[in-house]
Amino acid sequence: MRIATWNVNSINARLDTVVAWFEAVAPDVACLQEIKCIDEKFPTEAFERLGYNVAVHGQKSYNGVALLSKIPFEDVRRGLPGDDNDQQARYIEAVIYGARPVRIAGIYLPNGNPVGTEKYDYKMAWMARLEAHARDLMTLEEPLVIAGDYNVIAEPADVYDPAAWIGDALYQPRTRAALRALKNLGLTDAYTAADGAAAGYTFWDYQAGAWPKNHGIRIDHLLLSPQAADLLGEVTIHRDVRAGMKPSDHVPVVAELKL
DNA sequence: ATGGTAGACCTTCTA
Repeated sequence: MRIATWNVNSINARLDTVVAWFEAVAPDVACLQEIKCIDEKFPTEAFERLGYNVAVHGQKSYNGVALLSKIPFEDVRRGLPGDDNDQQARYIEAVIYGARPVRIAGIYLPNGNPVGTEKYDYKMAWMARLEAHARDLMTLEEPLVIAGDYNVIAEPADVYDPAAWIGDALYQPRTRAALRALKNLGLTDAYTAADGAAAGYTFWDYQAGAWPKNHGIRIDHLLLSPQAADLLGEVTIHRDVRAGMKPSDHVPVVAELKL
């Protein structure tokens, strides 16, 4: 089973590009972030034609996540638990019922810039809620994948110039510590755990020639429970997508679970 | 040089 995560930066602005990629790569499951539309505006039929079941947690203009799967799923959860007043659509979860059930969560973790504002406070609170929810899910002792745009640079190797990002919400010591706390529940970064994985980025800003200069960062992650990590196969960053027509600023990451 | 681009959308916010 191949599981993809991709921040598409507007599903409707990107539909031709995204559909072409799905036709070529045909992942079994995909988590999409920043769809930037309400549920009713999501192009569900375009993916159903390709054989996907579709669940959407949308929002007008900003954020929004979707879960696509060729294998039927149940128990869909929309929204991250822990704050009934949170209006931002950044979390979707379901259980994929294939050869063996796999729980997949798709996340769009808040950016948090600028540091020192309520936006950074929201990011830290969201990460604390994610850790609390992940702690609950880990007690199930089942294959679990938390995939998405984490908006966190975990290590210096994940950024072209660490010094340039030290004050950024994606690379703050507190931000990195919160990601470490999440991983310390027993979650494994699929990319760094996979055999033969080389250093790679998943995001290049549209501005300042970041792509031609390869000024990238790795912020799109798939974290695996021990039961999922035991099944891990190849992990591929689809870097070439960034060079295509009307690209998202993020590229897809695909991880294989040998079910 | 505090720039640059992209997307949604009421003209500014978010990233």
